[in-house]
Amino acid sequence: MSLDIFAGIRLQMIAALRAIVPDLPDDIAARVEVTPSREAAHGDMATNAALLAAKLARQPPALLAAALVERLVALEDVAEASAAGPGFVNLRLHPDAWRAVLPDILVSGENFGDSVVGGGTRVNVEYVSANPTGPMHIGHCRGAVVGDALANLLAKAGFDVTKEYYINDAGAQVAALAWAAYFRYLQALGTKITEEEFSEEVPGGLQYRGEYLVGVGVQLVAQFAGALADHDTDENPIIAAPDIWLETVRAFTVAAMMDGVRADLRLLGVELDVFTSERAMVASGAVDTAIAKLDADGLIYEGVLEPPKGKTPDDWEPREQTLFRSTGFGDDVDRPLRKSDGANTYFANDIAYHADKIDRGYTVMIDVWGADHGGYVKRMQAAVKAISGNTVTLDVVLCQIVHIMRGGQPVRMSKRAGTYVTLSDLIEEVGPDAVRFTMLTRKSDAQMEFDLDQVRAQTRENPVFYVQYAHARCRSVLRAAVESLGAEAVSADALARSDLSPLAAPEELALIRRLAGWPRIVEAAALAREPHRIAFALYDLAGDFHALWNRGRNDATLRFLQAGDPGSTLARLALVAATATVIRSGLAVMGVRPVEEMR
RNA sequence: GGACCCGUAGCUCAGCUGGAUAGAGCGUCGCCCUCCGAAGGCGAAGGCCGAAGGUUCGAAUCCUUUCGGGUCCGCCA
Repeated sequence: MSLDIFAGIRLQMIAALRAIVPDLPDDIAARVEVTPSREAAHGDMATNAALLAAKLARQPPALLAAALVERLVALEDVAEASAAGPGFVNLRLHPDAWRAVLPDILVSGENFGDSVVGGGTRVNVEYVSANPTGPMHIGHCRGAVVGDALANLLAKAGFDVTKEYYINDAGAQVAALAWAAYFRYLQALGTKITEEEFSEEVPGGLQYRGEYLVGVGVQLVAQFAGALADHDTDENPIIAAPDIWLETVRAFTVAAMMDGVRADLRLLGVELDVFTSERAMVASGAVDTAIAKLDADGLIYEGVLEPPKGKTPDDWEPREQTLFRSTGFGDDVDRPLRKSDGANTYFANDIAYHADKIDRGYTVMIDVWGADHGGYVKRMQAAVKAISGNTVTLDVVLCQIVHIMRGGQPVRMSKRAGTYVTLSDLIEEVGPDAVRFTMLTRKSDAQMEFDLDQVRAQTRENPVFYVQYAHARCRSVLRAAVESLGAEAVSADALARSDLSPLAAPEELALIRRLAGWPRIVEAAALAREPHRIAFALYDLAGDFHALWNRGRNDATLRFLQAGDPGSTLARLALVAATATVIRSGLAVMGVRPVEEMR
């Protein structure tokens, strides 16, 4: 737990307020904020305390603010306090109070900004969960990065986080996959059956015609030889009865696809803790158990749904189904749990899956989904409320579509035209760090353009470059310092003990204030489940650092290394080292590796 | 027809869960490198926060209505 200077001042602020308004209720105290000032003219930080308490104290806010000011100026860290506007109190701290942040950063290292707001709450973050029916593509990428960064962020904020992947290996999709792989198997055996002839034998027709299953067919032959096929009179391999091969091929192919998914995730630097198989869960009877539990609570009934208004499917027929009373928990209509053939719907399985996560002890669940699942949020939240008796919350983070741009033109996602961009293609082109950083430069629920040209640009408009460049500059200065002063003198511990009073330039203090705000940002981003804020915070931090660096270009006395002035030099090195530390701390959350130098 | 997301500078986007005069990058315009830290730097212009109501000390932020764009809507996952 590192020092959060804003939180510290806030506590003193509340104490001062209580001294003035003794019967201040806790819920009002909880709303007191101490926030960094946007305008330098307003000091370092401001509070809304007087505005909040004014009504209760039966005093005009401005008067209350004036009373607060009197008490606040007495505080050790406060250099100046003033009432302003409708009842704000602005504070300016002693530079020493700000400078004290630097040793804390240097001693804490990348752990600076760690928080305890999570309180060890067990959180399950489920993300990626791509169907194991082919290689990962751009659509999966954003969810993977957002989920992974969110999980890291929550861990940093003091939650006990599990990263989980739900393998959808139970439905019709994987059966279709098995048929497609089986065709490649027959081809590997040398069958004369054409794709079209084969497709006519497949229930629903042949899907997944991509070449990526060719290798699976070969592997099937290597393992099973001709045992999964029949042969006609010409010894030509033909389709055998599905009960001979379907289950075997399905399991084999899903395993192969998951190997591919894991490889892609490894390329992206995503490592999940738990992989849960839908099929295994269904086999365990968990779905029946979950439905029985809802039934016991009177939440299941047989009924007929109205057709959707304005968009009635052609083949609509009123049909009695097994329904879950999700409208009792905030959903718009009740939702079916069984298909007409008696099998469970995907939703039924998903209820059981979330019930399983609840049983495993998670009190907060976060699902990261694609925007196309937006219509699914309410029913799942309803189900979680129902089955947990309102004790567990489900937050859903939706990731909107990513449009890939090249040369100012959208790259069309078409398998047929060969412009289908797989995840591994993308990583090969721009590297995992740029992919991860860029995916976090937008709010996840806003659409995003991923500009391949910009991501590789070595300019300020590319945040990846701009932040990495700031870190590299820091490291470059520190390397030079080691050469002239020796590694011992430039170690984090030594810098933490140095006299920091030479840090007095406005740009230097601005940078320190920026660094001091890092713990607040981590907490707020974690509570809002918005990892993109980390990317923006690092961009702002890098901007402040580059500004300071640029001052040194015009004014040599502001350069970090001052020959003949070891006092200033060490103080500035402490600032540089602290900056690099916070950048690394943020990049670690994003899963991006810091670079030591730009090449 | 309904649900959810988005709408902020010419463009791409932030806006710290309701705070003060709404920010950044790109683009535009004007300055600044013979060298010592320029894969750039400084400054300016640019806004009815889609629109209209409401809630209150205070709204880009919350509520209602409305207009645009996106996603989705029983037996896909």
